[in-house]
Amino acid sequence: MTRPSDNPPQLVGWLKSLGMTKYEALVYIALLKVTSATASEIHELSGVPRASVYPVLDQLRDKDLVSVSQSAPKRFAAIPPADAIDKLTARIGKNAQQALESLTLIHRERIAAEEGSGELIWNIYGIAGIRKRLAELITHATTDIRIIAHSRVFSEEIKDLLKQCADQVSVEIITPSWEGPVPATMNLYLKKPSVLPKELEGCGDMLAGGVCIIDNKKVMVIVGSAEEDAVALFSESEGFVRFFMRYYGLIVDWVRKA
Amino acid sequence: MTRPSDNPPQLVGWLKSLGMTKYEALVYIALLKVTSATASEIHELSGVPRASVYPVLDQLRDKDLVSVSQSAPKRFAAIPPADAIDKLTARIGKNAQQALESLTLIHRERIAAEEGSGELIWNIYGIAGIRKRLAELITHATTDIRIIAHSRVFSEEIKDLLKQCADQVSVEIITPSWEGPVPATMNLYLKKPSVLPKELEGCGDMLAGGVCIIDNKKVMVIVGSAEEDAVALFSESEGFVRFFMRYYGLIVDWVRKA
DNA sequence: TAAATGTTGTTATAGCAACAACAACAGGTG
DNA sequence: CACCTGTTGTTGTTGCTATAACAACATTTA
Repeated sequence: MTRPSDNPPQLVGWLKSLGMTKYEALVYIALLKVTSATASEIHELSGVPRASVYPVLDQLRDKDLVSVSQSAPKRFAAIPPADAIDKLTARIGKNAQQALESLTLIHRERIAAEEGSGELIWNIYGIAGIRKRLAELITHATTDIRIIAHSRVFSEEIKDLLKQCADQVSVEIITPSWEGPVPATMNLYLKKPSVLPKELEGCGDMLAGGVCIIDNKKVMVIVGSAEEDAVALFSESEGFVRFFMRYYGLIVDWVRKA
Repeated sequence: MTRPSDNPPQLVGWLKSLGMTKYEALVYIALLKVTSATASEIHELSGVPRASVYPVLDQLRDKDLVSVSQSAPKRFAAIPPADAIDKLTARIGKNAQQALESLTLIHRERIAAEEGSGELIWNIYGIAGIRKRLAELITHATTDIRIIAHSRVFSEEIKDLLKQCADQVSVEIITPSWEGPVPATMNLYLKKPSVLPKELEGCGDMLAGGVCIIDNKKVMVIVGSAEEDAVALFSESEGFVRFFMRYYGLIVDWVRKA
């Protein structure tokens, strides 16, 4: 009739992350394939050991995911998937909300007792994390954004964000190449790193990664160039920011002259 | 400084249902209490064994819930709770959506191959489950709702639902007592079960539970009267429905005469 | 009727994987 | 050396997974 193995292999995993056990998932899936079934039928349909079917059905009934008939032998039926997922996510969502309340309470308590922002330098691993953080930075920028970076850094999402905020904040970008439209309000300089002059030697390698300065307050430096092991540093530390603003100044001066 | 035990005892449980382990939760909570911390500080702050702190921090970093400083020794900081909960729920929500798609696919395949609705009688255990199912039934009613039931069954939620749909569908209710306002469009009969006439003897006990008929198609019978072990039967089976519509008719005839 | 057979639902228990907790050790620093 | 960091490996515990065995009951067969 219905082959038990023609469902996505990850499906059980998905359901597990929603709070079900492997057996609960298998039994529920099996019950969806029929109008109703006895424990033994469920055992055959799901592959779950017959003896394990009973406690699992109890658990599913506790979660209101199956209903039980009055007949003997008992017959079981699954509630529609939409309802089931709703019930599961509702429970998790409730937990999430309560957790959020408690956590923000703890967090606020600390934030209140805090004077200046940290003097630390943070790591961001991987190009994905870098892009994500960069997106956050761009979103929260208030006065100006200045970026020197390899084109690889500019994902579609980041280009979109830059376009959106180019009206409100000053945007200046130096990169080897740029695909797609460029807003008029955005200052874009295209420069190959290979044509850097002698006096800036050593800085060239860095163009493979990049520097991003936000509001003259926050700096993100991309130091790993290869796609696989890209690493970025981020800091709001005064000295750190001052150094890279100086570095940025060097580059941008030369770019403007050329 | 901050006592580690002044957070809700269920908080760890909530976070666990969001896919974190106990240690991950403890470490994250601890990190919220400070700007940043070394592994040893986290160990003291969270109570997690020092050696376990390192792998746990790795996991948290994989989930983008903490950032790592470049300094030696490394320092760790938590991302804001709102962001963290967002990330966790987003991942689960994605799984939920994918699971839903797969499950509905399986379900539809079965529904399509199915002729009539089931001829089975289903159990609902406990007053809470009964009320929930009753609420669903009322919500999906299209033409009429008829209920004989003890007042205990009518929770505030159910009264609200009845009020809301009293305009679109015919609503008729027989119950010993009713608190709160009664919509004009709703037919409400107040009858004590004790004054039932001789010819309906034996039906009296049932008033302690109740009968609910929806659209002349679905019937729910509440057979256990006590709060603790209330049990309801539900069926769309033709014979079952016919029997209880007849039973309902007996009662309602007598009620109208009185 | 009595014995044999099969099914349902329950209980006990062994196996297993992930997590939790601890001990030990190399490297670095004052 | 004494101390701290970061890593590794071992052990204990827990909860899910899996199998076996059993009592209760109905059905079949001699």
